Amino acid sequence: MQIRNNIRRLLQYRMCLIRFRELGFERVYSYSLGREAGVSPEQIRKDFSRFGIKGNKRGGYLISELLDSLNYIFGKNELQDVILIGVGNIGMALARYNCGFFKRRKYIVAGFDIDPSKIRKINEIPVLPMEVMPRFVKENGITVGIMAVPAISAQEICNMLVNAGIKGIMNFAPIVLKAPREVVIENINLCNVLESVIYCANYARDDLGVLEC
Amino acid sequence: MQIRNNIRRLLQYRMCLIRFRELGFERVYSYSLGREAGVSPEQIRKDFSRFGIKGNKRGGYLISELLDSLNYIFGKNELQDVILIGVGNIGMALARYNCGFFKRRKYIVAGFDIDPSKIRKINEIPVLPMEVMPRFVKENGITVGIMAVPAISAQEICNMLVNAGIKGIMNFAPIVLKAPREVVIENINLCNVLESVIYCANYARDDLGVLEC
DNA sequence: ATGGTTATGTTATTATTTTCACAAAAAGTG
DNA sequence: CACTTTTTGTGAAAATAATAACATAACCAT
Ligand SMILES: NC(=O)c1ccc[n+]([C@@H]2O[C@H](COP(=O)([O-])OP(=O)(O)OC[C@H]3O[C@@H](n4cnc5c(N)ncnc54)[C@H](O)[C@@H]3O)[C@@H](O)[C@H]2O)c1
Ligand SMILES: NC(=O)c1ccc[n+]([C@@H]2O[C@H](COP(=O)([O-])OP(=O)(O)OC[C@H]3O[C@@H](n4cnc5c(N)ncnc54)[C@H](O)[C@@H]3O)[C@@H](O)[C@H]2O)c1
Repeated sequence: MQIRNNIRRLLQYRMCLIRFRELGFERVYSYSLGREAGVSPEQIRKDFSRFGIKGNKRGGYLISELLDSLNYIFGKNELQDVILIGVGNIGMALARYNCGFFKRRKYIVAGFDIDPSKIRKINEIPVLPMEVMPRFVKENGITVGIMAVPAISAQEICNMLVNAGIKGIMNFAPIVLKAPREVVIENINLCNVLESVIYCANYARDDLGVLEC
Repeated sequence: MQIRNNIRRLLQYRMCLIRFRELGFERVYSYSLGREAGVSPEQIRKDFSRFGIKGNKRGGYLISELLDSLNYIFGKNELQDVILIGVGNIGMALARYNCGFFKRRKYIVAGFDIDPSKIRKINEIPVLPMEVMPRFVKENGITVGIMAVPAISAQEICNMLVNAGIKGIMNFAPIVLKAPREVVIENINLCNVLESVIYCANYARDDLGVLEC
């Protein structure tokens, strides 16, 4: 679990670097990247060091080299196929964003839903009935799925995905999914995130000993 | 920043407790709640202890009492109004989910967009032109906003929000927003989350010294 | 060249978070 | 009522993570 923050930060750095490159910069320094990414310069150097990424003493980092290194780490050269289960509000938003994912070399290749009215193409993505999901996963060697289904069905679908051979799940249902240790699960609970922001913004009362977030 | 995980976990616990209550349970124990929330029992007791929440030695925790305590902490009795800026793919998904937020006593009272075609009611929520946003915020004492706008406009809108008096922002644009320290910002970068899941699932190669996530 | 300057890379230090361990309270039992 | 069992609450210990410190390499100006 420890390495997860590290990776999240590296991805953040990459995002910033892409923006820097678009703005025409060639080099960054740990402090300039840090300012952009909201991270201390030392932290950045530490993160790079951990993944064996080297810069030039005195010269900072060459953005293009840095991006190459990061892309190598994140296997950015191959296109990464993922599937989407549940094409409702959130699922639809993600499907419609597919060209955004594609720019990052991620691609939703298929959606799945139990609602027959959803079985149609959405933004070029075929939405298929749930029954064919396991076969689709196996035949196409899919390893990662995005779940945007109601909480009540979430664990069941998680089990289906795991049985089909999925290795990573990004889950929007407000429930902590249980799966074998080797399956990576990221639970994104938007209500909780919103609520924690509201709490920190409004209710961080002194009498709870909470001074800042 | 330290307290943030704490709060996130408390919200997770509350979610689990609500489910337990719906299933007809009266009591939980740190280990049963822990199993459900994917957290160690000690961690749960520590979290409760930090917020002065007490259970019954030998008797665990009464779910109703626990929920009362948590609701008190999170100011759950009042309805919390938030606004939404950018009613595109993600913004629309959130707006359509408003009754889900309402169950948690959160409510999107208005949306704002620059696109004139978006200026209409969506799921009962009035979508208004950007120009009226600052006044709306001030007149209605709004403290928290959700941003679902393109990255290019995000910082500018963040500044507008902060100037209007917003104290907390939940941001979906893939950029690290900069704001005064006292403003709470939560950047939700869905691409990065997906990418980190993919990385951990597929690419945690031994030669990087990464064995598990 | 050479000396000064600057930004990295890494080690040491400090802070934070999690886990462990166990005393103490409550509840049940004979 | 003593004795056992169970589960909390918390201080101590261990593990992690973040920050600081600084030696070192590269560059620049003279
Ligand atoms: N939309 C939001 O803004 C939002 C916010 C917070 C949390 N969530 C959570 O995200 C999840 C999805 O939310 P949503 O608003 O998109 O819901 P939704 O009801 O709009 O969509 C759910 C989709 O899943 C499909 N589905 C239901 N059961 C299924 C099954 N067994 N197999 C396959 N497909 C199935 C439905 O047909 C529907 O298309 C929910 O768990 C919700 O609680 C959503
Ligand atoms: N949709 C996704 O699944 C997804 C995934 C990852 C990241 N994101 C990020 O979330 C953000 C929103 O994504 P989306 O897919 O909903 O985008 P979108 O283009 O569908 O919606 C953006 C909305 O913001 C409005 N807008 C643009 N500029 C504005 C301004 N200056 N003031 C007010 N409103 C303005 C647009 O009119 C539009 O309605 C983007 O930054 C995107 O990168 C989205």
